[in-house]
Amino acid sequence: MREFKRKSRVLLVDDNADHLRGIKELVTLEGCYDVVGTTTSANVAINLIKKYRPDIVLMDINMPEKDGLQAIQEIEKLGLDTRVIALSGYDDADLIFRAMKIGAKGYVLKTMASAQLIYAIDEVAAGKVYLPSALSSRFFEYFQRSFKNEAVVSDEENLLTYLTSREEEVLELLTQGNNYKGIAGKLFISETTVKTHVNNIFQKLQVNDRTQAVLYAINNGFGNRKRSKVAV
Amino acid sequence: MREFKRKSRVLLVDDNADHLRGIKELVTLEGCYDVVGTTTSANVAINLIKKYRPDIVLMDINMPEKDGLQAIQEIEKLGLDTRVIALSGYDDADLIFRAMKIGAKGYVLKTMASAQLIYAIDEVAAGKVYLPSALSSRFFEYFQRSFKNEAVVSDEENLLTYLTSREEEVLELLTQGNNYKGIAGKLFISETTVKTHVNNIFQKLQVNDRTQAVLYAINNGFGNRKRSKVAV
DNA sequence: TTCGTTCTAAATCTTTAGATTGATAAAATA
DNA sequence: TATTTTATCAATCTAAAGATTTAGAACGAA
Repeated sequence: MREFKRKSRVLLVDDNADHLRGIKELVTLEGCYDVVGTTTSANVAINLIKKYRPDIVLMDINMPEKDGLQAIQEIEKLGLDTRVIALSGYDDADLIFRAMKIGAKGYVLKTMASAQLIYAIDEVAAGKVYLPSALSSRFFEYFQRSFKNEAVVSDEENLLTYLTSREEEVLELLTQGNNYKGIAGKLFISETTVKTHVNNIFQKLQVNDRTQAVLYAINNGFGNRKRSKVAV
Repeated sequence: MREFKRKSRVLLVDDNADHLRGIKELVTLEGCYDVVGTTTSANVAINLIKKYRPDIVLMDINMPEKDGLQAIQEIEKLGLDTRVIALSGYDDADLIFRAMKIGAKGYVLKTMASAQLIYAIDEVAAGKVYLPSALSSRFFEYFQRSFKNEAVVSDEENLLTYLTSREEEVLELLTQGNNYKGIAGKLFISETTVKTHVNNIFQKLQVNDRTQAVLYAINNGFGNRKRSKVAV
């Protein structure tokens, strides 16, 4: 499949010049890539990217001077079609998670076989996001751990379950920043009725004012359950 | 490697009885699994899990009566060592994301080759989290998209950047549900000073009351930036 | 020194929020 | 049928929130 496509244009970034040469040799030998540049500096890399618009950037993220993750973030902000693969010496779950979060399209360890790197480039060049199976597993462990606290909260202890549907409507509007008058207008009921509902909500959620009610709602999976938390 | 380990005990759940038989045959023929039970009902499945404590559960998540995702969530809440693999007919990114979020250790399409399913069981039984490469790619696209809005928000448009450090302290206490008196006590300043700060915060955030201020803070990356949003 | 910012504070005032009590009617449930 | 829950509304009252103005002290920058 690969031989039918135009050559992917690749930029290599690694603060270790020796390693940089090694990668260049490896990628060049493969034959189906144009290495448009190599650099040991993240800052230079960003300028090169603006100039040459490579398809793929292999970015070492364990660099002393400038953080590779930060560089990736800046590249993503440019809004180009350039896709970045993070190169790292560590399979640390937190590093992997952060890299993928900020938009890296792949994450490959330096210790992995060169065939693995080439495969990653191919996959990412084809528009996919690629994580080797071993790293993918680490990522998901981290990912699931970050949701576990939330799951505990959403137990039967959730006071929101005691609210009537009307009270939920009122709380929904409260969490949008409405005052009594606003809620009354939107629900076509009187302001005093709204006050009654709000007071009942306070009782059920065991809070003293609307701010606390809104905070409780947000922290306990209110808001169409469309919003969740991930520790980052 | 597989032949050195004890047989993994597997429970199969699928509302389609025919498909259930097919999977059972497939898994049984493999020889290194004990199928401890099969059922077409998610509710029955949960009871079976409590009784037999299987190592692996293959759970169809596209069932009419009870939602498979909900079943997985309930299983996770049991806190057992049972690891659930989601079986689905759809490679919908949202479905994959939700399944992994609630704790599924794998996600396999029914249309995939049987070898793929066996491989997934092996990986998950070995303690890993496994997503086939194609689904992993979809997951990450969804995952990264969910973080993109956040990145846009955290630009220079964030009104929070205009707050002084003292105002940030006050806002922080506001987002914890404190009233004027509480904030005054905690910052060792008078209540009127707090009011001044709060009023200045309102001006800068362009809101009218504390609830709106708190909502703005939460939705724009306040709170040590330890909390992020993922659309689920 | 002068200027701007920030933090502090008070006084005054209006508006909103919240507590409490009591009441009616429909709807669900026992 | 009797009872409970829910939704609606009113009146009253206190407490809290918020708007506005004014101003002193500290600090750093021009």
